[in-house]
Amino acid sequence: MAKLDFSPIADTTRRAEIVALLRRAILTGQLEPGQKLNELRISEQMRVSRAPLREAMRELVQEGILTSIPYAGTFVIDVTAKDIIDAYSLNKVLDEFAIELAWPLRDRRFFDELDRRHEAVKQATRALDTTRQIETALQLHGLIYEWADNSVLLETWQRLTSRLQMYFALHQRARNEPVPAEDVHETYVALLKGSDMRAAQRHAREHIDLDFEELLAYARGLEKRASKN
Amino acid sequence: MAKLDFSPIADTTRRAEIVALLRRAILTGQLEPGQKLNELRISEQMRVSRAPLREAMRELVQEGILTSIPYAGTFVIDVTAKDIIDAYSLNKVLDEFAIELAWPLRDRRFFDELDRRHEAVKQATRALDTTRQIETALQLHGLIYEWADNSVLLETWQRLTSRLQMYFALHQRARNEPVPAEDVHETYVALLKGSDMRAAQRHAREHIDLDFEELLAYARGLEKRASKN
DNA sequence: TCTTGTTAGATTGTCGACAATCTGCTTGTC
DNA sequence: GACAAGCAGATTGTCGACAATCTAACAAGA
Repeated sequence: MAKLDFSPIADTTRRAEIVALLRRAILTGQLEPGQKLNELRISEQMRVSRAPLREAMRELVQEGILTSIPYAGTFVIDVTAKDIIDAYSLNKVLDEFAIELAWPLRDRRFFDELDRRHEAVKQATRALDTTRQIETALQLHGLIYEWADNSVLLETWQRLTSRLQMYFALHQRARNEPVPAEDVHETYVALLKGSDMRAAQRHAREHIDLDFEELLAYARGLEKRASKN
Repeated sequence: MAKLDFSPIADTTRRAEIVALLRRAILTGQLEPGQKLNELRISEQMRVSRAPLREAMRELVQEGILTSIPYAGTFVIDVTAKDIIDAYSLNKVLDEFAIELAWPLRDRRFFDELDRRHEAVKQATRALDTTRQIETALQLHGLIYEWADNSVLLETWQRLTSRLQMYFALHQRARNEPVPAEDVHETYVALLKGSDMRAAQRHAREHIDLDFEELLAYARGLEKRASKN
């Protein structure tokens, strides 16, 4: 018999689909920070009852991108400069740890996947698809976490990555200028293929710091805006 | 007018209470790993409809202590030796980071709170209340996270701490012997009050490693058991 | 004018019933 | 006896309606 590994079939609950839809809307910035989610309106738009919608919203609250106040409503989280600083400083620490764990586990498949994801970023960049560019860049970055073979670490990274994606999307959306065309990931990929772990860890930090400055400036601007209902 | 700062009033939704009840049942080991949660039975026992119960379960799934399979059921997570290793190795990294962040922020209130929580552990130990001992020890440990002033880090720790509490509870429950009476936290507290940050970080690691060995042995035993429905 | 009480409307929280799906048993066929 | 089809019971997923709560506007009184 031919060796075939089937991927698990799709979650066929409404709830799961709603989660995916809402998450996407939030992470791409279609739903703005602080915005209230009206259950009735959303459930009507999605042609779904409120029960699965509410369960989906519960998940996203725990995921950290929604926040809920009993009897008042559920809102997209607000983004402050401090949130971004916090997320990034933690990200640095986790990155260092992930590289350390993944380093001895790198193999052929790792390098192939690294190239594949790198290629995806470049393609999105060429296509000027900023949303997809952010998505693919984070997926490239997440490979070391998937390879680190530490389920709790991976879970933590996935939570963190949600926020990072949201921050980047907001940032991109704010500045209405084309995306930088050069490839900022070239060095990162090269270092992960190399033999100097310390160098890779160091670069991961600095590489992150690059976009961080821009993002932070944007966040400081946000700070001024009043919260909307 | 006298200066009074009121604490926020309690969440009065059934959902929040259910979450608290279920979480407690899981973290104290009343609900065993792998056990299935029957919605109808639980909702009848709690005198509550399934809607808020299901929403509560969604939260705990995202919190990482329940796992859900569509149309099959929701189960308490299984505990494997690897899970415990993963959680602990990440905990070490986070501890080091938290101490680094909290270190310059230590003040009078920090030291007072440190003593208070330390006292709570000692009291629970004297009372031979193992559940409370675990709880208070983790709260003592969590102080550096609360003081680190990094919301994402704190959130991450709280997620991690859920699992740790569960692991410890299972461990305690398995070995039916009295709790060690000596105070293993004395040195930790002293170092956090001192002036050598590196020493504090080092001890945090080793202190953790202490119970870790026991816990791990227990987990390896668990590994053999088949999953129950 | 400021504060307090009231009320109507909108929104969230909860409930009981129904639909979709799974599991294990039974039955029939070879 | 082995195996597939189909049925019955139990359980999860979803729905529509009702109850509890909040918000904002308005009225009454000091």
